[in-house]
Amino acid sequence: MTSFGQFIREQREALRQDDPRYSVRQVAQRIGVQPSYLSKVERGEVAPPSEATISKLAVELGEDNDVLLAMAGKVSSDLQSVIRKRPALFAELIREMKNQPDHAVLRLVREVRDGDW
Amino acid sequence: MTSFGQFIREQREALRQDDPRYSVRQVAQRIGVQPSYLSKVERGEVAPPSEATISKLAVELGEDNDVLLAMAGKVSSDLQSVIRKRPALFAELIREMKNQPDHAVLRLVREVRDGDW
DNA sequence: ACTATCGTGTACTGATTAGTACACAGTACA
DNA sequence: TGTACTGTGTACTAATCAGTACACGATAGT
Repeated sequence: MTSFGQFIREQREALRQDDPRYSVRQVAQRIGVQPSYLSKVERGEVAPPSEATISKLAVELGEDNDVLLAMAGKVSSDLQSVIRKRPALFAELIREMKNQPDHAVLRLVREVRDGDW
Repeated sequence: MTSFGQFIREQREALRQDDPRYSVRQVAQRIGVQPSYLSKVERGEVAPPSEATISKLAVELGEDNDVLLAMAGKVSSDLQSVIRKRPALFAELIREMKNQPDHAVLRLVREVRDGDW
């Protein structure tokens, strides 16, 4: 079970191999937090940051925002707002898809996207 | 735009027509909060309650939990945990379905449920 | 008429969230 | 050899969340 902090640290240090601009200090500065705070986050000494800060980290490290948020125990607020607009419908959809394998869900997405169903 | 509090009050008072057990006091007691607090919630004097309290209210008033949570600006934590387990997949699914009309989404749910697709 | 129940006003509260500010010792490199 | 940058420890904080506790005057049922 690799935690949020661990994952961030690994990604950042990987990027640092070929670019010294990925130090704790410089990344912290670019995403707008104190270096000591980012350090604590990476070591899991404090809980994961807010959604806004995680999103900046995702951009900075080139990671998927939804995946990073999930690791932090969160769901992006724009997905939540989609659900909140039609709660009964999306609750049913999600509970149904919960038990479907990835490929089945993906097939549905593609069919809908291509409109040929 | 009927707010969470307003809606709760209307539902409760409707039930009260034929059952005096649906007073602010007695409902508050059954769901485990102070009557003054429920009163404030219904009048919108304070923010909507926690997810746990909303769920008890839903049971008490015979309303849909997901709908009530949505009115309170929340998404149920069990839906969130479904998403968090496969964040990339469900993010894609939800963003795709966002622009589909209700009947289209419902059709998909039925097809998957019946397994004939 | 009385008393049990009603809704609500006022004043607090403990826990959690999401960080900041600053100092310090270690390291790299020019 | 020094100076610029590194990661991290310590101490604090403002804001928000989710309510409680108690009192009050109004109202309804018998």
